[in-house]
Amino acid sequence: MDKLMVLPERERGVCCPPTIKARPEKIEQTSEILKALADPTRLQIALALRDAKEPVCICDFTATFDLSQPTVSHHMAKLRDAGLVEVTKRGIWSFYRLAPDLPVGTRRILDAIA
Amino acid sequence: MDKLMVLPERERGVCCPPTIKARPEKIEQTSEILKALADPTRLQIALALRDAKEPVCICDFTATFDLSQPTVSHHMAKLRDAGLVEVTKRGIWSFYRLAPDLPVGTRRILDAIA
DNA sequence: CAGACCCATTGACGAACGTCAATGGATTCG
DNA sequence: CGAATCCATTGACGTTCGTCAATGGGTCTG
Repeated sequence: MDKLMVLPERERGVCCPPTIKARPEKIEQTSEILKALADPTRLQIALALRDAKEPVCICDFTATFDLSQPTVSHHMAKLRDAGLVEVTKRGIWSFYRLAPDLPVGTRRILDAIA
Repeated sequence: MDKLMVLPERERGVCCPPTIKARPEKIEQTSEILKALADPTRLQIALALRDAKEPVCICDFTATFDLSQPTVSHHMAKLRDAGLVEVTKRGIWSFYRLAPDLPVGTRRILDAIA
């Protein structure tokens, strides 16, 4: 069964603009986060980092996905620019992890993803 | 202060592909949801519908955003194609609401957004 | 130093995106 | 019927995206 649906009565030529609650700046920022996650490769990377106990090496992701190394690097840069991810270099390797100071809202979105 | 970060010890030429837990099909599907929400206009529409008690008329959104009517219609089609939104027509108007049978995962993502 | 390894950046290309103007269908009102 | 309203679709245009090949810098090993 479906929930009872009540269609509002309307008058021709009269519209009722809904009140937008969120600040435009907040909307823009949230949309940036979603955009960063809205790619299958980046989504898998983000989820892998979310569930990882240690920072993960780029070379591991390069080995995982059927993508060239520059492409993986490119995706990492996107996640970095969105503030989702941080990098620490040691020797040859670059280790990535979720940004430890992730905003609460961002963290909630990440945790909501299966 | 920052959480103690332990970088793994690594051996040159040996990579450790992380195990990807989610099924590829699930990843693709989630990424489609995120893609549908990853636009400021569509994000505002989705949030407005999430918080609305009644289905909302397209003309109300057209009045709200500084966008042409076809553009709003186009965004609605994207939300429809993603399965996020349903439409009911009465007379002149098209009323949109969140899909009542929204998958749990999708619902969780929506609820996670401020 | 020379070579191997890891990674970021650049440039290029096709695909997808966001937007609008124009059009047309559907419905209602006079 | 004729005009007005609401909406979806189409076509077009510039922008952004995802990808790769090529390049270069940095670091370790022999």
